[in-house]
Amino acid sequence: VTTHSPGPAATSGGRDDEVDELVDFWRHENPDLDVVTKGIAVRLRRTTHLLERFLRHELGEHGVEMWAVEMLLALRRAPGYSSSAGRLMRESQVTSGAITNRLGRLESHGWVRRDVDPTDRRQVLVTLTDDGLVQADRILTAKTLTEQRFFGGVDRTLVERMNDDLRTLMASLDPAGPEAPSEGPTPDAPG
Amino acid sequence: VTTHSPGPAATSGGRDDEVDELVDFWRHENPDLDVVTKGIAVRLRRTTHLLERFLRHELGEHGVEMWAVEMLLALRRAPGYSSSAGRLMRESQVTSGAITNRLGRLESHGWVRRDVDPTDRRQVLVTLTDDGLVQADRILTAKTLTEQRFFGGVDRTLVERMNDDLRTLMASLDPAGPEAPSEGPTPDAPG
DNA sequence: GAAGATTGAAGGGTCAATCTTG
DNA sequence: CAAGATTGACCCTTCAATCTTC
Repeated sequence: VTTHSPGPAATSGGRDDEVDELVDFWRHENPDLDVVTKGIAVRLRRTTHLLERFLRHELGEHGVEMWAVEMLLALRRAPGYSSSAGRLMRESQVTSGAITNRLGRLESHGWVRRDVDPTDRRQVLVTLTDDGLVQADRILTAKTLTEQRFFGGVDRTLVERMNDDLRTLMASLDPAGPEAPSEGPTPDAPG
Repeated sequence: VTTHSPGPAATSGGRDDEVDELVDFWRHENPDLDVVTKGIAVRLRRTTHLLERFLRHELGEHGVEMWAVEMLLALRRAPGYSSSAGRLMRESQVTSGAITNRLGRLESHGWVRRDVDPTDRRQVLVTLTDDGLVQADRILTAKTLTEQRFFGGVDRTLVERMNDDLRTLMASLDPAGPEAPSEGPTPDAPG
C-alpha cells in the first residue's frame, strides 16, 4: 500500500514546490509515507480552495453569496425553473434546516416563490421568479467567466488531460471506492 | 477564450458521466461555453468535497474535528512544536478571531499551551503539550491512512500523472495567475 | 408510522472595535 | 501609529425536536 519513491516527493519535471517540501517533511517523520497520495491530497485541497476563494471574491462583487449561487443555478436548470425543497437539499449537500433558511432569504429578495405541491401537500415547490431568473443568468455568466479567467493562464493541453483524468478518478471512486458516508448530508434524522 | 469542442462535453475516452451531462446542459443554454474549463471546475470541486467529507467522517470517529486536525498538524511540524497565533492564522486561512477561539478550545482539551513571547510581548506562543503531541501523531497516522484508502482504488499511473499536473497547474496560477485576493484571509483589519 | 419541511438551540466562522505592546 | 491578539455582535450551518400530510 505504501509504495514510495526513494527520492524527494516530486515525481518528475517541475520539482520541489511548497507542497513537495511539506510532503518531504512528513516523509522525514515517517519514511513509509506514500508521497504521491499525500501530495495529490494536499494539492487537490489547495487548488480547489483557491478556486472557491476566487469565485467567492468575484461573485461577491456582483452582490451574491456562494450559497445563493448554488441555489439559483440549481433552480435555473430545473424543469420549469422549479424544484422541491428536498431535491434542492440533496443537490446542494446541506441539511434541510439550511435549505429552509436559504429559501427564506431568497424569498425576501424576491428571487423565488414557495408553493405547496398540489400533488403532495407535504412538499414545497420552489420556483424562480422573473427577477430570480435574471439574477441566475447574470450569475451563470459571471461564474463561467471567472472560471475561465482562473484557468486562463494554464496550458490548454494540461487542463484537458486533467479534466479527463478527473473523470476517470471520480469513476474509480464512486462504485468500488471508499464507502461514501451514504447519500446527502444525512437527509434529516428519521423521526 | 471560448474554444469549445463541437461534440459533447467529454473530450476523450470515458465519456459522459454526470458532470458531462451537467456541462452539456449549460452548453445547450450557451453554445459558446468552454466545456473543458467548466468541466474541470466542477470536477475539482466535487472530488475535493468527496475527499473532505471522507476525511471528516473518518477522523470524526477518532473524536477529532477538522479544525483541530488543521491546528494540531500545523503545530506538529513547527520547530519545537510551537508557533505564534499569527502564523497559525496565515497557515490555516481563517481569521484571527477564529484562531483565538480554536486555541481556547484546544487549551481546554489540554492539547496546547499559550505563553507570551518574551521577545515580543504582543505575540502569543502556542505550544503542543505532551498530550497534544500524542494526539497530533495519532491524527497524522489516521489522516494519512484515510487518504491512502480514498485513492486506493484509483490507477496508480493516473494518480501520479495528476499529482504532477496539479503541481504544474498551481505553478501557473500563483505568479501571473488570477490576482489572488491578496494574502491570507484579510489578516486583521489595520487598526 | 414515515416523509417533508420548519423551528430553535448550539457551534464555529467573519468582521469591526478594542486593548496591549513595539 | 502599527502589529498582534482578544472580544462581541452577527451570520450561516448543523442537529434534534416538532408539525403536517401521506
